[in-house]
Amino acid sequence: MSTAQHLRNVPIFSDLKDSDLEIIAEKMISRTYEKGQMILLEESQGETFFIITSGAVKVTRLSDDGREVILAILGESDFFGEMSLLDGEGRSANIVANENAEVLTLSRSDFLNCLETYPKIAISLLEELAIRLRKSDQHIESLSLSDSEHRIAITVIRFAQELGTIKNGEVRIKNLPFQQDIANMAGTSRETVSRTLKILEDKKLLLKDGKDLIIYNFDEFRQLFS
Amino acid sequence: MSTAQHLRNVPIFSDLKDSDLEIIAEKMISRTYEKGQMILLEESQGETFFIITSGAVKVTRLSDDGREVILAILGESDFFGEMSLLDGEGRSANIVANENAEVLTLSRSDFLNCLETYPKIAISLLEELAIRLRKSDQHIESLSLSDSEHRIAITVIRFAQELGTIKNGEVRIKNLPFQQDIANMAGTSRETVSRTLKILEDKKLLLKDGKDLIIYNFDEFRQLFS
DNA sequence: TTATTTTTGTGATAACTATCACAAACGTAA
DNA sequence: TTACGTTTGTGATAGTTATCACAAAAATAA
Repeated sequence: MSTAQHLRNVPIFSDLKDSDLEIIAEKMISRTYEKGQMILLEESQGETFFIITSGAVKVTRLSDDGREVILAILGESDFFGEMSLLDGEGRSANIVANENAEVLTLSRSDFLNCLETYPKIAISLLEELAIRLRKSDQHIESLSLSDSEHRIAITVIRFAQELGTIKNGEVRIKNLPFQQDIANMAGTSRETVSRTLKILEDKKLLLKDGKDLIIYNFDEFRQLFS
Repeated sequence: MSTAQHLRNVPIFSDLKDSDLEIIAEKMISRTYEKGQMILLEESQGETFFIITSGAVKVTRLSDDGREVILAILGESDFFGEMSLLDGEGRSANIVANENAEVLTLSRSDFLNCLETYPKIAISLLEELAIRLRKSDQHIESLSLSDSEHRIAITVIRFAQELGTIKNGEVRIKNLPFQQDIANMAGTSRETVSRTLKILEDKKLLLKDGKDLIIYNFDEFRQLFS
């Protein structure tokens, strides 16, 4: 796929004309990262905007004692790096390639120019940030008042929405992340994730199939936990 | 103070010329709410943008069984209501007047017009949303990996930053919110807040002075807990 | 294949904190 | 002032979940 074609799939660019997409595409540089490789470090200055064209990355924060909190897992045609470009603060999170990943990058000045030149991008970006803020709020709510079973179930729902494929009411999450990653998103321990997934399986709400996870009735499941 | 003068204090409008401010000001309607009054309900459609000119409001989510999670407490010249205007989803949170409050409102169409007419507003708004997202991320981190003492301390730091006044290194939070509200932000119980504040007082880190709370050495305090 | 590393499953235990219950302190209105 | 409602302080208890410690299973490398 050409760079411009990749851009067409990214929500914030989807309103643009082909000719404009190509102008932007020319300014972008493609990079690849191997699984586990650090893409961005928390302390560094934010000078680049990234769009994922393949693979997946995780957005994390690290505590002093090395524990990791996963804020999100992003996949194809998601983007990141815009926050520190916008508010001028340093990075607020680390980005690590969760699988081999390919990204397109745009420099700070080109990104800001885009916003000025195409107000539609700014408005689309506002929409996207509003959606992310909404998700954050839900995440905060879930961490604040749910027990670990609910938090884990809600994390599974997030994965289903981002990585899952639906087939008549049944969602399959291909390549479910490791229990440790689920724990770091749900704010619980790896062992509790293991135990809880088994409980949910016993309750016939889901099924582990190798590296995949199947939710029999997604609507019911969602209603049960959110 | 005139409506336009209020707007000048709001970050997202501060770049505009006086003449533009007045055009916007004319479209705004002033409203007042009494302490405890509900300003916005979670289920309702979002059709209005609000700016606080005096008083304070709390942004909350309610669980089925009635427990409240406080996402933020907003004060003078903060704004809210933009999220559902932007992404078209329904309200994601309730807004309740935490003290008697006075607000300016702008209708959905006037707000969106503003964004189109003054791209600078859109960019300022992007900055503001980026800042909020950053705070949410910190909130999530704190809920995920801190014990209740840390979560409560971090909540106190948030209040200090939003409501506090500094005098040579010492921060005074006038009118500290109720323990129940602190608990609902920190994701813990009211009793634990009571006990923990006493522990922090015993450690000579802070002092309760009537309805105020004083942090002796804010830098040290912050370093200790974040 | 076998060996090695990574990931998962599961019991036992300890630590933390929510909850309940009630008294004390405080604020406010009559 | 008194009286009443609200907010705070504090003990006792129970429930949840983190942590530790391994074993089993799975994935990956040699």
